[in-house]
Amino acid sequence: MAQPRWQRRAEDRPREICAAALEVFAEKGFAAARLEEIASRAGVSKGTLYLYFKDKEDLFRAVVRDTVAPNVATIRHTVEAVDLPFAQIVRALLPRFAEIAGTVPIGAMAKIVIGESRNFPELAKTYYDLVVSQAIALIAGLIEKAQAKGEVRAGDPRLFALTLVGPLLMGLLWRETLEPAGGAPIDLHQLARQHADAVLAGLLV
Amino acid sequence: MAQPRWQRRAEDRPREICAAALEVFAEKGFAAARLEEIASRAGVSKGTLYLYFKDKEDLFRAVVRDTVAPNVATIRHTVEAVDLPFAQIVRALLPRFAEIAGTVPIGAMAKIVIGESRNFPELAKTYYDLVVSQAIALIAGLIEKAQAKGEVRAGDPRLFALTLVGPLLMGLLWRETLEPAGGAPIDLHQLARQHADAVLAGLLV
Amino acid sequence: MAQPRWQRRAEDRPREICAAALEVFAEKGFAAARLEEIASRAGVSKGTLYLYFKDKEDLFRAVVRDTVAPNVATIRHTVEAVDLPFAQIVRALLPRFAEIAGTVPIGAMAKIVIGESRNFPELAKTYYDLVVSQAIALIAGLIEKAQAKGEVRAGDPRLFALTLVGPLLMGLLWRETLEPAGGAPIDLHQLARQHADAVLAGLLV
Amino acid sequence: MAQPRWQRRAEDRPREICAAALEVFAEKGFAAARLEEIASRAGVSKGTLYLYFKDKEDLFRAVVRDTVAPNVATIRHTVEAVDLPFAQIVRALLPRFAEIAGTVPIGAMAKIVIGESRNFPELAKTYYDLVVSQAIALIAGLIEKAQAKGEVRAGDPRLFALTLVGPLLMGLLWRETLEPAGGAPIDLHQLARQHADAVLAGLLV
DNA sequence: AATGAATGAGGATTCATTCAT
DNA sequence: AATGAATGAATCCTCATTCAT
Repeated sequence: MAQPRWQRRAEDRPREICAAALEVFAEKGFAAARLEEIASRAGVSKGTLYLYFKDKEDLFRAVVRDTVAPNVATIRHTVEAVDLPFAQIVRALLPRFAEIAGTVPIGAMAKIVIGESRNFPELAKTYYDLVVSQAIALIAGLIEKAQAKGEVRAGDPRLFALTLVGPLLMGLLWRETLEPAGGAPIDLHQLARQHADAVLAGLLV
Repeated sequence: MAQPRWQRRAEDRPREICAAALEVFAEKGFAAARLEEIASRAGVSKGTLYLYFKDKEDLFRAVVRDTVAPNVATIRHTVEAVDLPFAQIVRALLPRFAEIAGTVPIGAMAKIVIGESRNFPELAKTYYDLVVSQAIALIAGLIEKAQAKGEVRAGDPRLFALTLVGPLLMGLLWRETLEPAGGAPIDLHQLARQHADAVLAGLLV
Repeated sequence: MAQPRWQRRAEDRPREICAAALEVFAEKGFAAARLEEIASRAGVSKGTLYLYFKDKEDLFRAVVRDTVAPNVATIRHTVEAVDLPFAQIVRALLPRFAEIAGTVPIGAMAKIVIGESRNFPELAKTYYDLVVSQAIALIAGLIEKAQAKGEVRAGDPRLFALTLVGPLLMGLLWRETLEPAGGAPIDLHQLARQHADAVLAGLLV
Repeated sequence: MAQPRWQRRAEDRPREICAAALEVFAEKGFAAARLEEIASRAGVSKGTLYLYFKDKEDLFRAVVRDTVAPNVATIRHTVEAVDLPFAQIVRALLPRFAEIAGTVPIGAMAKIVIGESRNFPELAKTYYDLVVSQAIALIAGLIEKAQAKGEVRAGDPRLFALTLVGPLLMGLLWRETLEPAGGAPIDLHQLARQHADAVLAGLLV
């Protein structure tokens, strides 16, 4: 009659735990996140976490791998599938990024990695390898190709990549960090459009 | 006679402790920074910290106020002193920022604020009020003036401010976060120059 | 058809589990022995242990009863079967003990009982009742009989029992405890022979 | 007016903590000893232990070093100071050992080392180096000298050392382990005397 | 009969904070 | 004013035990 006290759901547990962990890590950072809270949000006990993850750091790694890394692949496919003029790609890419950032806690993860990189260098390394280096390579490659075609001005493609996406990333961090602290909200989509226009054609009239 | 075991140095103590705290906070983040280490770097004992600061958070606030905030004023004075065409200001401003970031741990502080904003909302608020809002207002004001003079294209000045400084800030965070994790080093000065040129005249040829 | 995933082996299970438990207890002691390891060495799952034993202590008790106690009976039969001069019995008994100790983990068990006696007084009691008191009674009885026949000098038979077997037991504990810690190996058989000769005839020339 | 909540007594703390630790280790063994109990018996808080000892194992090492090792030196001095016939030395040495064992928890320490040697090999090594190897060398040396003088029969001196002290050590372990479990008490002094007589002159009439 | 996922109490360790000196 | 010994709450992790399957 009564509900069983718990159920066996080995299939779903890791996913659920990762989801809960992402939430808590995003809210608290790595060091301040308490495993007890992760467990309770995942609807399991503390001990259960250790059935699926060696320790806290291992859990964090899993979150990075399963939550953020896949989105880079998504964008990469979007980009590589088409062969359009550079300007068109950029005008599609930046809003697409704003959109993804709306659904996936990419900003929260970035915040964590930034905040904890010194204390847990391996985390930053994992994140760099799985996410950042991929993303930068993707964008720099795009720019290089456009330079070869004579579309884009000369210059270091990696630095141009920052010119392209830096403002959006800062907007993301703004949203995560400063809005809760009283900063005026930022419309990421508007930022994406306005920045794309400006950076392609120049700020000057 | 023998030296007294310690001396009254109530005047200098806070500054020295703040300097040590900045170092440690910058290296470890807020939560992982140990007061014992701060005390030892400041050449005092743990107990002494509590003579000058109510608690860890209070110490952090003091660091933000005394170390980072003044640099915004520095830039503001630099900018407001001159009345040059927008392009020239930008070409001077961005490298100047890169320069300041080389000597003052502005990146490290940003990292901390980003990393700990949720756990210590007051810190983010302090930082926003004393640093970010000032900086953004400065740059947005600059842009607005230039728009009024017809130098800069139409658009939300606050978003353009991100277009201008976002890449530099990201470069800063890159240096702080990803270089130690194996990311290729970034030359902030080169980034400042290249970005200034590109964003003023446009990426497209 | 396919093999069933597991088979009814209620007959053999307890023995197999005890054997595995003896191994692990002998290696780790009682507190540090993990039921998971016992289960895995016995080729069953953790839960299965609880089908046969109430808890860890109960399992330990079973190990003592089934593994060590029988060996006392073995020796008793050996001894009671014969009616030889005391010296001959001793010269046969001590090497026999050394031999048994080579095949049965009597030293390991002693180590455990010694190490855990305070935490699990019942274990020590069980061990005392089933093993030690029997063994001591056997030897003391032997001595008493020999004293009655005028073969052995006057004195408390129980203390003489220690004189007889104490060195061998210490040799056993040495082998279990100090050899792994770098102590020079001890040849139990040689010890048995040399001790028998010396203790019967006296150390002095 | 009111008692201060605690006092600064850095000089005495380590000694007091070691004494408390010895008690608890002797009662519970290493693994089962709770630091909280050690702290409370020493009249300090858990945290204080860590001011003086790196961790639990370090505390144990200190106990061995400070409590047991010095007693070997004591006996050694007693023995080396005299040049008496072997029989006289033995008749003095064994009761002396029984006496020391009455005041110093040498038996309890032996029990711990025996019980935890596998899980903490370093402890057994420390104990072997500081205590056992010293003691054995002392006794074996004594025997060797007596053999050279023609007082003692031929044979491996190290094994004879066990013949000499093994029964006493077993008596000690008996007292620690089996008496609390219901074993009949053993009079160590009587054992020392009776064993000395028997082993020197032989059990046989 | 057997499994192994899930539990949760228990213990070692850390460190911000207090306070006797 | 300064110290640093002492505190104890907080948290990660382990593992004997339970119980849904």
